[in-house]
Amino acid sequence: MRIIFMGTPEFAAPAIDALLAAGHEIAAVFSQPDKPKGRGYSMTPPPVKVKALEYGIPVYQPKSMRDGEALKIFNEIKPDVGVVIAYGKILPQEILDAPAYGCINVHASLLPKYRGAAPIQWSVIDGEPKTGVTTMQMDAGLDTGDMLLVSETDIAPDETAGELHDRLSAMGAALIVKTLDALAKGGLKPQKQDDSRSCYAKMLTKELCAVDWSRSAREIHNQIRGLSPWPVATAALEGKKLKLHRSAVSPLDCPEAAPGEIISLDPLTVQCGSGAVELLEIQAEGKKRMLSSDYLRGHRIEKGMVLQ
RNA sequence: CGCGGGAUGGAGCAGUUAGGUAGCUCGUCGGGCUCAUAACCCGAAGGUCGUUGGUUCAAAUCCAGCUCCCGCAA
Repeated sequence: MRIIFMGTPEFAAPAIDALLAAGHEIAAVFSQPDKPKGRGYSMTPPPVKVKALEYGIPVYQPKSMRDGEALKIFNEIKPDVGVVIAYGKILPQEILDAPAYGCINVHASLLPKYRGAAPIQWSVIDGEPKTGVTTMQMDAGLDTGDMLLVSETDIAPDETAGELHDRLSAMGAALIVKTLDALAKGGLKPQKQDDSRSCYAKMLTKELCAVDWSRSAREIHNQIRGLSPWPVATAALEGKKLKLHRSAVSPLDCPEAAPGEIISLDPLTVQCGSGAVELLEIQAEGKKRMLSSDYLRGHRIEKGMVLQ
């Protein structure tokens, strides 16, 4: 099929490889404008743009899809279908209707659950046992279109959002290819979403990062793995900020210890409101992430110290 | 030129403010103790202190340039 691809972050990039490998034609790519990022605020192109340019596909980065310019491009290219994966912009109806088969979205959750911006992370933070990717026929709402195909997977108990992201990204790439094949053959049965079972996955913010040690070990563990590798759960020790990259629920539990108190150094274990978590990989300010056992070698940390 | 921290044996750190024998906690190797051990004791190897240049009798330490890493902010 002749495709216009709309996407921005790393999550969407593998789909370009998969679609081309399956013999589809990507006539144009829409991506968010380059943004100043990182130290020095150097202008950084989004990953989807980088991938598209590797294949020599023309890339458009309009500020808005509503000013008529985008529609003009669609009308010139006359795509069979629009494929949207984490583009980050709301598409107006005129764009949704422009391709012959409309626009199809790949969403990283089992819809109708976890509509919105950060479905992968919230699935992990909420401790969901399974998730998946869903393709849908886009409509004007936010992730409310009729579902086409679904691909499910279990979330491992210690899996981080980053690891799950990579798996779902690959699954999404495979699923969009499958969806387009079925679409071409006319074998798809769109299913309405059950809005009563829907929930939204809000954008992640730094406010979610600070660990509240009075919560349960399971909740804190889920928070840590759900926020890894970004924006990363944090705690403070001796007035210095620590990032918490990887954890595990500990078999230990010292109810007499205060929440946040270090109750073991091997492995580094912190008491929570109920239960305790092992902090396996941490990162101090100005340092790289490292195993907590490495961190302990160079810092005088003792049992009884309390994390805030 | 957005702001800031950092680079020291295999790992993590101290030492840099007031230049003058390379230190700590581990790891590794050898030996000992032990029924045994990730425990304990003794010993050893391993570093041109990120890189280039400057100041100096003398630079990990002071000065300048460069490379790489990280935090904030987006």
